[in-house]
Amino acid sequence: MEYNFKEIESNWQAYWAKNKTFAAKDGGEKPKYYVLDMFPYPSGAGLHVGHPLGYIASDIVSRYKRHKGFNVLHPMGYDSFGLPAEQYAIQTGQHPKITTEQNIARYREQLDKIGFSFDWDREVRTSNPDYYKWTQWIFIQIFNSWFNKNNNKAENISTLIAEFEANGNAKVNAVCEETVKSFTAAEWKEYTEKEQSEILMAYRIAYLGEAYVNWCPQLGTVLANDEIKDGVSERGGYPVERKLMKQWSMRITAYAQRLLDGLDTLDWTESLKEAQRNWIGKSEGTSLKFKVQGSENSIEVFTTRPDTVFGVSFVTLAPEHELVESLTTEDNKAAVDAYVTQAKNRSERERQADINKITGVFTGSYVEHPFTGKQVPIWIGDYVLAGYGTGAVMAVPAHDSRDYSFAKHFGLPILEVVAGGDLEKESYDAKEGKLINSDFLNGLDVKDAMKKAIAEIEAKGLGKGKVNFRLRDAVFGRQRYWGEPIPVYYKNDIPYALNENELPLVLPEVDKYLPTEDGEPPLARAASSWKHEGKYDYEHSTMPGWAGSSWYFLRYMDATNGIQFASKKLSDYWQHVDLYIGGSEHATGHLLYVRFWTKFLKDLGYIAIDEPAKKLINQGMIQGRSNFVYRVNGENKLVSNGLKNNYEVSALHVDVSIVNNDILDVEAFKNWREDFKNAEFILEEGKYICGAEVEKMSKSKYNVVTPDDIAEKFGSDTLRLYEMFLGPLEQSKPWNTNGITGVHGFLKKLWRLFYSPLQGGAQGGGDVAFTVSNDEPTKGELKTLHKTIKKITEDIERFSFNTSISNFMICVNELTDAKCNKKEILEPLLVCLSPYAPHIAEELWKQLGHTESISTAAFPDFNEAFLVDDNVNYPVSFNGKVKFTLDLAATLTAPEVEAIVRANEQTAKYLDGKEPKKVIVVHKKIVNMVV
RNA sequence: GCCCCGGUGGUGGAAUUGGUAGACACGCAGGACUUAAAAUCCUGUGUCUUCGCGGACGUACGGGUUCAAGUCCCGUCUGGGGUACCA
Repeated sequence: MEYNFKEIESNWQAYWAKNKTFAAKDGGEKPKYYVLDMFPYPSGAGLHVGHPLGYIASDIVSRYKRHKGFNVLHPMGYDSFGLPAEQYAIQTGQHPKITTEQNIARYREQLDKIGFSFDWDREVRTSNPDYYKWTQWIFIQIFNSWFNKNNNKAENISTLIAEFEANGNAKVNAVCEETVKSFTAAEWKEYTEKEQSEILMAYRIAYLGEAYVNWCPQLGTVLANDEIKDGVSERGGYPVERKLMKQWSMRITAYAQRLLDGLDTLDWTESLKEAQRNWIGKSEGTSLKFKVQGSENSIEVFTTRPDTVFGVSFVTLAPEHELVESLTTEDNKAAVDAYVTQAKNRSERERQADINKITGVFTGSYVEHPFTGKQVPIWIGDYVLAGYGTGAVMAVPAHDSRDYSFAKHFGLPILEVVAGGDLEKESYDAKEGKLINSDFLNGLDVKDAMKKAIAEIEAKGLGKGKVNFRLRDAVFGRQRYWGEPIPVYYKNDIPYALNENELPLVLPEVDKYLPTEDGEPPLARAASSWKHEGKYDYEHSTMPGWAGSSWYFLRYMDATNGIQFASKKLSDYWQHVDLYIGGSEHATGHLLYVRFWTKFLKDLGYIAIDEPAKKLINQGMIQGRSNFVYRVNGENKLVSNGLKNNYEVSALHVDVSIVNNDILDVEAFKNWREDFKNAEFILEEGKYICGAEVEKMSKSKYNVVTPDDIAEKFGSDTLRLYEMFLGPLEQSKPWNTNGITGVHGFLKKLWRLFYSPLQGGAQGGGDVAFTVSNDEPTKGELKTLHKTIKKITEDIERFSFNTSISNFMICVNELTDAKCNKKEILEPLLVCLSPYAPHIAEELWKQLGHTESISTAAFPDFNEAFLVDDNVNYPVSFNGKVKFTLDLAATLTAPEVEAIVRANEQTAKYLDGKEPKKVIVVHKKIVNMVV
């Protein structure tokens, strides 16, 4: 019987589905193990070969852990709210729900074909009301919470209100807006409901606040920082501008320190943890007030270098700084106004592009130096960001490169206060050296000077030691249709959260998926009946893409619970994710938000864990190989790659499916692009050769390769093995199918161990019966098996899947050479292989006479005894260069080995009569002679 | 600029703690079987040198530590990713 993968694979996939082979049990004797993949956004292009890479790896671990006796939770779902379906809806009018459902159906079909061991009874879809009901519920909990700095935890807002009623806010130590005024209990009680609501809003962790946001006019929505790349939107690549808007936001900054500290407890890659640390961006320093001359005002700055305070030669404000207007003198008004207007109109992108362009303007005003009393000019410069620190800096050009450029450009003084640099050439930013020209700091090291400066600043009441984070609060509202409605309504202009029993607030139908004429989000188009209690407007913004994905790992634990997001009993049982696999592009987005929500839910006692995933692996990206044709500019002429330098050309992506080995199928191309039907093709050697480049796989680059063709041609087991065999999981690599025959051949070879009458010496192929013998295995066969068991176990434990496949190949090669068809060897081998190639393993397992799925079998234990060699092959080297090897008994001691080597005749040859200076014998490893 | 991760045959990659560099696979060359093809099997395959035995060189480059370095240290070049006037 031939290896008929098609039949085998579809049979077993049907068997698993029917028998719910991989359903996780919510409890029991076995230890739990939770393996999670980052769930996909179901895009219209379907799964490409990059998607399964991580899923295959996690599936191998899941299946392996089941063999090892774990109760494995391995679920899958869809992050099904998002922009593409909505953009498609805008273009075609098709409801995003329909698009999404179609895409999910396609994904599911593709996933099923690969034979994953998901527990599909736990599937989640973030766009389903029975799921987003709980996303909304969590939002309400966050809305109803404040962050108490005393215990560093979120608490229900009721404890804050109780404190206000008892003592006002004097003793409250909370993360809140800096603008909050102080009030007494009596005053609190006098406030109107609206005033109270506004005060509470300044404390809520989910709050409606006015802030500069990233506005993307083309998408008609605001975006979070992590949704912007290089100053343009990540989706679509549209320009983004800064805009002051009232927006729902999340006070993730309250958790900055805990998010930072938690990283130390996680088994994530260092680069990922670094990315999060940088994103959180903790910097320690001090605030410091500079009194404005001739005014009651003072400018507060934040600095990490209080030691350089005597080197201040000017103060720079961000163009948006609130004091700009009042500080500007009559003489400078025109220049300042012009500068501020210009700075405001400059988009983020321009600001970044002109990063080296130094611009600024003098206000005409001065501050007094807090220690010397000298007058220091106040400048405005857009290198100072309004959103960071206080929006003002004390400029120390001698020891800060940005201040240095600014000072050089405008001819401002550069005062050296730390010895060691060459200020003619550049600023001296290093935190090393002795202080000079600095009064009471003179002679101190930078480190000591910092301490003393802070002490002095605090003593004089000028400021205090302070920690700043780069992390900004996360904007939570999106002016889009296809997202979770924010469960809030407005009554007399006051926002109220819905009651829990009113959830879900279902996404209403709209006539169009565009903003209204007056710029309101699409939800404003909902029927006039879509109002709370029939009269109050609901919030028209929806939640961002990251809302649903910030807690989905919890829903899998209790996916069908109708009364809670997940019962405490089950979240206590499943705890955190033991292995999380996904792309590194989520380093500063999803992975930060999911940690944030996890910590929040823990604070309120809904779950017991502080971190969602202990171990995380980033699978590398599988890149596509794009092909290009070259069009001669201004002509309907396409020139082959080798001749393109003779023309002025522009490159156009061409669908890789009509290109073979970089040779274009010209007829297919003409059909593919109607506009080139009559184009002239300039060929080389009768062929049109395309250019090629490795790029990210994407629909727009026409370089997407789906797993379907591979599965069709070679089977899913081959696809699974091949994706793993390509290289280390974490490494990015371009897709190619060059080696696929190798792994396919391996499976066929394995098959032949069971189906070939090896002893008979018949030709391969043909109709061969299943022949497995019950003979005693030889020592060599046992060694092969146990060596493989050992290596595979080690490989899986360290997620080195490519090497385990090599090890399987070695094993099957050795068994083939030994003509081994013994059950005692092949049976355990199948169990080892089944996580990797489950279909063929199940089939052969059944042929061996088993009636239950191989997934119920225990992983074989390896026996060290079979691995022990009688002999050790000692390489003998001279000055580190191996010259020959000696097979010696393993029982020999190091001195005995040395004696034998010294006496060896080959040794004599290499020593050439000389006495070795030194002989090193590493027991059971190597012998080295120094001559 | 700063941070992180890499650089090994024609190709993908292996070498887990410093101990025989190139496992496994692809590709290529030659051969067997076949009318032929597919499939399968066998042999060879880092570079240079030699008829051959063998010898020399070899893990981006230059140094160093060590009996021994792909692996550790210093410097340089280079590719990829992240991030950026963050005071």
